[in-house]
Amino acid sequence: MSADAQAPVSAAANDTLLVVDGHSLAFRAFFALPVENFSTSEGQATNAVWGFASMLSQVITAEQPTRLGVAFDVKGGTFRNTMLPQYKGTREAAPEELLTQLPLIQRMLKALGVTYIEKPGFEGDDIIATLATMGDKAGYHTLVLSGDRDAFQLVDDNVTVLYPGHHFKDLKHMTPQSIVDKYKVTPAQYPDLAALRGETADNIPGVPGVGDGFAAKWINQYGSLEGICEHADEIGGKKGEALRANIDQVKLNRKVNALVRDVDLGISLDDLGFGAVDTKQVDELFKELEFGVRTKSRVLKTFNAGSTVAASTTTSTSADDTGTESDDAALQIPDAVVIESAQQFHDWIATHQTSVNVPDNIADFKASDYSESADRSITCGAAVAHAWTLHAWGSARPGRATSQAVAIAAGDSAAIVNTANIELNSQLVQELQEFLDSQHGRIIVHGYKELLHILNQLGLNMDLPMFDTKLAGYISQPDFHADDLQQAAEHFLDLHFDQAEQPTQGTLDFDEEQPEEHPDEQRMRDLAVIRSLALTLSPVLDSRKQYWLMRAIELPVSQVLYGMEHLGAKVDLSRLTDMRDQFAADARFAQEEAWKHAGSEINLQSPKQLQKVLFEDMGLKPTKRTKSGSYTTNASALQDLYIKSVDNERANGFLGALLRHRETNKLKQIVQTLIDSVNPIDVRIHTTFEQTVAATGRLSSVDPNLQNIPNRNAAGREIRGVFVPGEGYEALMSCDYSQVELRIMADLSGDEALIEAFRSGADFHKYVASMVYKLPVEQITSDQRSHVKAMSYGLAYGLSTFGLAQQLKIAPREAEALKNRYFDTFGKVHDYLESLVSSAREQGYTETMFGRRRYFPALRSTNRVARDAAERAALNAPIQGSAADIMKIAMIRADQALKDAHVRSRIILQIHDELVVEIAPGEAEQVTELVKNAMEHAVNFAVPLDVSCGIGADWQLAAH
DNA sequence: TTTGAGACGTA
DNA sequence: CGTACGTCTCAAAG
Repeated sequence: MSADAQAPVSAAANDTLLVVDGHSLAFRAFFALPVENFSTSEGQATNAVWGFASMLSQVITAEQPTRLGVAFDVKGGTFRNTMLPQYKGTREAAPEELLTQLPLIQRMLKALGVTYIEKPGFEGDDIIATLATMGDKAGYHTLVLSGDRDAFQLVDDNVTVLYPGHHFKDLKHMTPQSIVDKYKVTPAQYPDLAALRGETADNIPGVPGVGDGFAAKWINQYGSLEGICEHADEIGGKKGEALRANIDQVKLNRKVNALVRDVDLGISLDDLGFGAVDTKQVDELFKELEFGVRTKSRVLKTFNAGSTVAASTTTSTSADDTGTESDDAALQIPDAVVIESAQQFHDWIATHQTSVNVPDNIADFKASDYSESADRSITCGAAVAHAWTLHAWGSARPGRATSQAVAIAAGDSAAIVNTANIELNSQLVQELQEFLDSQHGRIIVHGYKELLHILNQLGLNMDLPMFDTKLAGYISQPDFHADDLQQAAEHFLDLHFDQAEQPTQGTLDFDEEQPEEHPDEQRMRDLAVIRSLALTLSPVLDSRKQYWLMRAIELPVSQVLYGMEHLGAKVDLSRLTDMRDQFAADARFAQEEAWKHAGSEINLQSPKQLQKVLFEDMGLKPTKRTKSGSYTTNASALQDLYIKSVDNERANGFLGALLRHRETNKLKQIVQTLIDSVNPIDVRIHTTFEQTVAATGRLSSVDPNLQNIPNRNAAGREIRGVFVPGEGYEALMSCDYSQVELRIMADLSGDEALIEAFRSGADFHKYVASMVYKLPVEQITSDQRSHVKAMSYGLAYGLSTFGLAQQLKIAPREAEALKNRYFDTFGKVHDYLESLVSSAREQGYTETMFGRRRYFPALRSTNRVARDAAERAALNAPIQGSAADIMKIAMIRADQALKDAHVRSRIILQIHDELVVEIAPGEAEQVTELVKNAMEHAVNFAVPLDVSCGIGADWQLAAH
C-alpha cells in the first residue's frame, strides 16, 4: 500500500504533524551533552535519552503538534548499502554508549504513548519522507525534526524541517526560502547539490574540491544534475576535471540520497495521536535512569498535554482510561469558604462535623506501653477517609515562625482563615483552639512539628493528630525525601503540577511563565493533596503494622522536638566572639607560616592549589587518591606526609603549619556559623531537628547543625562551653547512653557471653578483651583493650578486616586473627549479623525492634561495589535504627516525666545517644533521676541500659 | 548564581 | 575497603 492509497484524512487547517528522525535526534543529544554528567550510578549512560526527552518536550511545547511519529533505522542493510557498500560506514561506528541508549529511548517513547516506526529494508529517512508526504497531502502543517540534511529535499510550503544548529537546543526552521538563502538552490534541487558535494556524515564521497558553492553554481547554470552531466565536458578547470572523473559516483550518490516517499508503513496518520502516557512505565524507567523529579514532571506534563489534544481530535470514544481514573479521583479539591468571623467558623464546623467519623479508639489512642509485649497492631483503616484535614501556611522556622493562613477541610468543603493580621485573642482564634482541643485525634496533617510552630504564632496549641502524611511518607519510604508537599505528591501520587520548573541538568532550558494562581486555590489544592496522601499511605502503614510507629513514637517525638526547637539553646555570645577571634588569629598565624614555607600566598583552603604545591612544586609522594582520581590532601594523608618528610625542612614546616591551619580554621568556621545563627531576641540558637531525613530513623539537625559540635579534642571541646543555661536556669545536664548499639546487639542476638560482659558491670572493653584473649582481666594490655574496642565498635558498621587493620595500624593478618577470635567468643553475635543481611536479601528490607523498615534494592545489584555497600548498610540499619527508636522513646518518656513532675527543667538538645537538659534551680537531683530513669527504662533488655549523667555550668562542664 | 567535589565535624 | 548525617569552601559551570 502506498501513501497515495491511504484513506483520505481530513485535517483541520492548523493541525500539525511532527515527524522525528529518532536516530538523528539521539546522535545530536549524545554529542551535545557530556556523558559524565548523565550516567546512572551503575554506569549506564543516559545523556542521549535525557536530551531526546528534553528536545522532544521542547518542540512539542513550542509547536503543539496534534500528531506525532518517530522513525528509527533498523538493523541490517537497506537497498542503499547494496548500491553503495560503504554507505554510512562511519555511522555504524557509533559509540557503544550511544547504542545502549537507543532501546531506552524507544522504551521511553512507548511509555509516553508515542508511536515509533521501524521498517526493515528502509531507513528512518524513508519513513520520515513517507510520513511527511502523507501529512502534506492530508493538509497538515508538517514538521520534520532531523539533523540529517537529506531531509531538506522534503521541504515545501507545508513541510518545514527543524534542523539543530550549533547549539543542540537552537532549532532552525528550514522553509523553502531558508534553503534557497543558504544553499542557493530549491529544496527539490538539494539532493543534486548533496550528490555533488558528498556527505561526510554518511561516508559518501563527493567531487573533490567541490563544495556547496560550486555545486549550486552549476545547478543554477544547467538546471539540474542531469543537465550538468549532459554538459560535463563544457566545464573547464580542475573542478571540471574532477567532476568528469567522479561522475559515476555522483550519479550513484543521487540515487542513494533520494528518499522513498511511499513506503508501506501499514499505519495511517490517525494512528499517530499521542498522550496515552503510561505513568507507571515512565516512573519505572525514569527511576532506573535516575532522572530527577523535575525532568519527569516536565516530560509528563508535555506528553499528557498531548492526550487532551489527541482526544479532542479523535472521534472514537475509548473506555480505556480506567487506569488513570484512580489518580484523577484521588484529588478532590474542596471548595473554599473564607472565614471572617468566629460565628461563621462555628457554623461551618457544626455543619461539617457530621461528615467526620473517626472511631474513638483511634481518635483517643494514647501510647503508654512501649514494652516488647505491647500491642502494636492498631490500624487507622478507613478512618482517614472521614477525618478533618488541617494545614497552616507560613514559616515554620523555629524562633522566627510566621503564619499566613490556616485551613480545615471536611468532605468537599474547606474553611480557610487568613491569619496574617489576625488578633491573637480574638473570638475566632478561641474558636480555633476549641476545635483543636476537641478534634485533634480526628485530624490529618502534613508536618505536625512544623504546624505547631505556625500555630504557636497565633497562640494556638494542638495535641497529637490522628495522621501525619509527612511522617507517613517517611515511615513508608525512609530513603525518599521530599522537600515539600509538591514533591511528595509527585512521588507518592503521580500528580504533576503546572509549576515553574527550573531544569536541573543539561544545557537545554524549559522556559515558561508560571501561571498566576490565586493563593487560596493553591491552598485548597494542598489540602486535597494531603488528604490524598493520607488515603494512599494509610493502607501501606496498616498493612505493615506501622501505624503504631507513627502514633506512639513519631508523632509524640514531633511534639517534643517542637518544644526543643522552640526553646532553643542559650549561648554566651561574647565568649563565642572571643573564641572566634582567637581561632581566627591562630589560623592567620598558621597561614603566615605556611606561606613562608611555600614561598607563595596560596589558598590553603583550595585542595587544587595544595595538590600543586605538595605534589608538583615540593615533589612529595602522594599517598591516596580521591574518588575522582586526584591526590587527596585530607588530614590523614597530610599527617603521613608530615611524618615522612622529617628530613625535608621546607615540606615538613609547610605541612605542620597547614595541619594547624586546617584545625584552627575549621574551628573558627564552626564558631562563626554558630554566631550567625544566634537569634538576637533571646540570644538562643534554635536548630531544626529533621525527623524525616535520616534513612535509619535517626534525627538530624540543621540551621545550624548542633549534632556535630566538636567533642573529640580539647580545643574543639571548648566550643561546647558556650552553651549555657538561660535566664532563670542554673545548669545544663548531659545524659548519654553508653554503648547502646552493642547492647542492642547483645539483646537481639541473645549471645550469652556478650550479655554477661554487660551484666558484669566491669570495664566493658577490658572484660570483652579478657574473654577474647582468654586471659584474666588484670593481664589485658592497653593495646589489647583498644583493639577489641575497635572491633566491637566496627561490628555494627560491617567493618572489614582491611579497615580494621588500617585503623589499628596492624597487619591484615593480625586483624583477621582478631576477628576470628572475637567471633569464636561471641558466636551468636556473628550469626545475628549474618542473619540481618540474609533476611534483608530475602525480604528486601530490614526492620528495627519497633517495626521501622528500610528497603535495600541494591542488595540485588549486579555491581559488586554497590551490593557490598548495601550489605553493610543493611547490617547497620536495624542496629542504628533500633538505637534511634530507643532514644525517641526515652525522649517521649523523659518529657512526659518532667511535665508530670511539674518541674521547669526541660530537654533542649538530642545528639543521637545524648540528651541535654536545661536545669532550673533546685531541680538538679530530681530531674537527673527522672531523665536517667526514662532513658534506662525506655526498653526492657536482657542487658541493662547504662546512662551516665553530668551537670555543669555549661555543656562542656556537664560532660562526665 | 548554582552545583559538585573535597574536606571534616558529630554519633 | 565502616554506618548515618550537615556545612563550609573552592572552582567550574550557568
